[in-house]
Amino acid sequence: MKATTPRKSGDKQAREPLDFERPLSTVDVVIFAVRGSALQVLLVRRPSDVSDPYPGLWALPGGFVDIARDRDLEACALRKLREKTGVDAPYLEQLGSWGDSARDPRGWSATHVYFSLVAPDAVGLTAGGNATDTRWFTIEGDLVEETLAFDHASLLKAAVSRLRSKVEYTSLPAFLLPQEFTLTELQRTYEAILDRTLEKKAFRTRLLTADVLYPVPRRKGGANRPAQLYRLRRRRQPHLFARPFGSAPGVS
Amino acid sequence: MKATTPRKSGDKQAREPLDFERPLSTVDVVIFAVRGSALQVLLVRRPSDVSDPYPGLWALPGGFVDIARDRDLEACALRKLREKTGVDAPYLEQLGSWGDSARDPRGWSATHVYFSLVAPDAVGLTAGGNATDTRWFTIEGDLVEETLAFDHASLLKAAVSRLRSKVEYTSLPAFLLPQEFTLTELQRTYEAILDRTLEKKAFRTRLLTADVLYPVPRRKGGANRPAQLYRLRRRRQPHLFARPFGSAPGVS
DNA sequence: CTAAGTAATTGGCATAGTCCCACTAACGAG
DNA sequence: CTCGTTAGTGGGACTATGCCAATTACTTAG
Repeated sequence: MKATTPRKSGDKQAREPLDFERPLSTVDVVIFAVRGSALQVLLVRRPSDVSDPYPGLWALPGGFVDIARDRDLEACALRKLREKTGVDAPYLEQLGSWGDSARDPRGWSATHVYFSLVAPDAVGLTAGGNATDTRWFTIEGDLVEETLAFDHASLLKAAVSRLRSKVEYTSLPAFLLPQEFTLTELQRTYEAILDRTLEKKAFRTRLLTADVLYPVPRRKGGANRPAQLYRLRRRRQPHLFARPFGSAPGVS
Repeated sequence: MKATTPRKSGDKQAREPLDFERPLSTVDVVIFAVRGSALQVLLVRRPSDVSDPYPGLWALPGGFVDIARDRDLEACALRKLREKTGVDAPYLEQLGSWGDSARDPRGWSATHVYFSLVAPDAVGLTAGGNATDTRWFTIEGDLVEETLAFDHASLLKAAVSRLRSKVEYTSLPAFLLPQEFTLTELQRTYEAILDRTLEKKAFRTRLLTADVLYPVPRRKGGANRPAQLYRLRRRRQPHLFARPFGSAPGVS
């Protein structure tokens, strides 16, 4: 069953490094989107083959590092992201790594976890995965309704926590929207992630004085006053605000 | 030379997971201390044996994950920390992981990087490493004067950057001091890490209203007015301030 | 054509933490 | 006692925010 050759020596001093039995190395990706004012995460169903661990359960998209194909860990994460969503250049950030002897029944394993933000209109759930084994789940609290495979519930929890804390002082939510959006749409996105309301005036002045957006000539019409459309100035990395939302001097 | 059995199949659909050749898995630890108003990092010299990569160069303390001894990644990091410094319960936090095909000449490798803050009085450079192959180096900018092995210069750079950014809005520097310290000593520690001065008044009111410290009866005497000594209230995890230092409304 | 309805956007004021700077307090040395 | 030094406090100016209300720009019902 073992793919590695277990010939670790017990000699502590003159141990040859390559004698160590190697842990399994995987990459998992937590893919977030906001759809209909709800924060959602993309999950895939594990094969029902009983020879696989956690057959039929939902899990984060991921898999083994393929040292022949993946130049580095991030490339591996991007590959898995593209395989599932077809998205090419999303926001992608490393969350951390988790490794221990018990998380995978196949042996000591370490997973490198990334999290990604995608705009809902950019995602086409791809060919390979038919609709029944790849699905969006709404985040409730910091979990989803389903029981997840492996330790993915805690990975998800960590990802939600990191997302929420970064949203407090960055422009991250803009990566969850299409290229052009209104300030109100952006605010609703913040609110969907943070699960609380923000002050309209403070939100607007903050975003507009930070010089992260620029207005486009068109406006978004509807049954009422049309809203100014904006675009992100640099759509690669988020802007860091000097202080988090809702931490005014006037607030104890 | 290979410890793993390279029998990866080229078949993309029915690939057996355990057929993947496994990357090397290591853990590295960036150990920080402030000594004499300078931020320093602990490095070890690699063996001069030419069969090892980067012989004789300085590197971050670290090594292969030992799946027989290490319950999880953090335990592995703690083990390496204890082996080098004798410190038992320091501040330890994961920084992230780096993995690619080129960073280690022995093959595709991934390292899990932790960073740790230790109080200088708690450290005794231990037995195993004699003074010539374990040493503190002063951080200059975000590097040290020496050329480091592997990609450790960029790992160090990332660690310094993370430390600096967290110091802006947490009580982390308190973990670099002995149990009892004065507010001025704490402020000097902040300043040593950030490499800039902070406002005395703002610093004091911030720390004291945050309820992270408590005064101890003794005071620290000297040739001038004695200073109040304080201790950390919870010495396990740092306090998060509502906003970073130096981001007053009165500052554009 | 007008009034009502709705969402976008702006105005105005009190608040409270920071910055800046100066002042007072406590101690040893000479 | 005076001087030098460090600890610690006082007070005013500044400004992003919270809060609330007013104004603007539309569509649609009547």
